[in-house]
Amino acid sequence: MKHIAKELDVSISTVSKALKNSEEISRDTKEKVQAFAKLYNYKPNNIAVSLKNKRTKNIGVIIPDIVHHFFTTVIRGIEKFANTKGYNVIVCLSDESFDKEVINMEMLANGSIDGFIMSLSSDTQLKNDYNHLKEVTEQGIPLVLFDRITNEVQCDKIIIDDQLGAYVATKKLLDEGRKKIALITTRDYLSVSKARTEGFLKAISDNGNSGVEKLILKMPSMGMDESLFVAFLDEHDIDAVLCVNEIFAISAMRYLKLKGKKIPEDVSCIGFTDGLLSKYANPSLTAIAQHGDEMGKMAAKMLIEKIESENEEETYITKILEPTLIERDSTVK
Amino acid sequence: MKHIAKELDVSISTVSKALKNSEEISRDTKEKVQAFAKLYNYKPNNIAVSLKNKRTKNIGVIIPDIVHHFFTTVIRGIEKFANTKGYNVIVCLSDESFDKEVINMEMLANGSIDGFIMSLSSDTQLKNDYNHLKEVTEQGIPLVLFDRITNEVQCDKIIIDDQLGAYVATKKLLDEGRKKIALITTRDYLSVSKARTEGFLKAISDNGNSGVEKLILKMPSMGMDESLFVAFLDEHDIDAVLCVNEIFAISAMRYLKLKGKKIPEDVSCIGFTDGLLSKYANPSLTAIAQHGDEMGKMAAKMLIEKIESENEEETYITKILEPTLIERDSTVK
DNA sequence: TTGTACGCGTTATCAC
DNA sequence: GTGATAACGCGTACAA
Repeated sequence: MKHIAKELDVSISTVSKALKNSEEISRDTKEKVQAFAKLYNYKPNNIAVSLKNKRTKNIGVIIPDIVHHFFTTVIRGIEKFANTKGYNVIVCLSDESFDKEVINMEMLANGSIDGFIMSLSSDTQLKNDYNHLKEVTEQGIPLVLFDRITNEVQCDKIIIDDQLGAYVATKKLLDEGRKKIALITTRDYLSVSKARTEGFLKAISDNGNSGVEKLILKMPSMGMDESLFVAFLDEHDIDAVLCVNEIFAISAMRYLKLKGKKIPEDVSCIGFTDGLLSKYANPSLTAIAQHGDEMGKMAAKMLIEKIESENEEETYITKILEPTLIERDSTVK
Repeated sequence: MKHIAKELDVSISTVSKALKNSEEISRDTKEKVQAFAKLYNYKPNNIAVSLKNKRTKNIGVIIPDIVHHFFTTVIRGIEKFANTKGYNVIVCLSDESFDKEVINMEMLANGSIDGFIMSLSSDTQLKNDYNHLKEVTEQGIPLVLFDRITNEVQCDKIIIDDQLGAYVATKKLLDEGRKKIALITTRDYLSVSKARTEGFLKAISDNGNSGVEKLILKMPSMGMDESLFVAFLDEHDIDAVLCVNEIFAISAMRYLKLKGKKIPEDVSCIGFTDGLLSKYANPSLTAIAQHGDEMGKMAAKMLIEKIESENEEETYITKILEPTLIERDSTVK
């Protein structure tokens, strides 16, 4: 701008106004300025604009892990919606670590972004320490939590109804007449695992006293521990299994097949997170879809509305999306 | 800073210096200022600092698709390395579209980032139009291209040796004594598909005139077109197949099994991109690992070195990583 | 040892 | 219709 002002022998502010098509500038000057701007391929400096308006048009997204189909679809949803509103997405990974989550938040909170969308790391949920989130909200930075959330922090939230998802899946297994149903989950500190376990238990108890046996295996983490798995499946002669993620489900199916079980004839399988693995498994896996795209889009929508709303009303909502059962070949039609 | 200067009745610059532990400030003042800074939880505003230093400490990453294991591992590699150097990662998705790629680049090029890491969209490679990249490099913004690259632009690049990968995989199939080997790929406008096809052909021709039949199916896109697939596999009675991605490989295995073929006894299968699908497929898929993590890390390293190097030497390098054949159960040991 | 003044690139306000 | 000035938050050369 400085350059083109000198070139045309006008003031910088005239240039600024001309570029914004201000009414107060003569058509003649405007045309000249705009021509030069095109010539020099002028683009306003985002940083300077941000400093002025105190708006960065950036959204900070912090997730535990990006090599994970669900989070990936959420990011895509966020990105898609944010872009239509002129926002960029800054992605940081906590890598399931509390410390990294804190560092990343502080890094971004110092003016780099207008708001946060995040899903808690397992480490954070285990520690149960949310001071970094509270600080951010107290600074007035809008925050939307998705999927792995906490009640300790006052902010907008969006989840799928994990309990309902597990309920629907378990009900499907019960309706098939299954009698020895296993749930393979993680320890309860993960909010989603807890809700899914509740849904599982509720479905069975709602089913009345029909002699259904319920077996629960709680894995220490989202990763696979083959030996625990094998021991559990060897000990119990199940006829159905619900897993809280795809990897567990695929692994269970593989080991069951190895033991000579037929799927879905002998054992019926359902997994959470309807990702690529479910679709391309053999047999393809009946799954609870978590609608990551939709969740990301909604989260971005909620956040941007908060960012752009003038009033400081402190009303927070928690949006609950309905999961969907996608029936494939690992259950009986 | 303004606030705490007023509070302590000193000037803003005194505060600034005290916070940076400048020698010229008395210990007394420094302690007072630093105490207040901690109290108010002061953090310098990134935007203002960026404007001053002309350094944002942000890296812009533009990829065609985030719901894709390979890109996801690359991002993880970039993020990991960038964070250790104090950089944030801004992720934008081109969604395989030329227009989105251009829009995103322009958006970020106006001061939001210090450099780009990107992989070309298929649309861009098809159009063969790289003016947006050239403009950016001419502006002096460092650029690192990975995986899907072009020779039209002068910049640092990093790829795996796709030709070698295909060569090694094909050789493995030849060593098993396979005689009717198929390659399932996409059309040649994707730089990687082209290189892989070359490697495939080279391996077979290097093998001498041993009566090996080579069949090539070129799919119109990365997505699945079931009918083309089925027609091809019905027409040719192959005994080995190399696919340029996991989805093709999994789908091929599924259909071959449906036709009563045994894998790997009757047909041997290898796929590119060693992702989750390969690991958890049934049988597990022998794959060419592309080392996305390593590629991301190297790309970030190259970019940050360019960003932080004072001299404007115009030397660009192309780094070529070696792919690795991961043997699993879809080939004969 | 501390404070003043200026600049980073932009825009809004107000004076001319 | 145009231009000067201040301000966003920070760093720093220079003056006091």
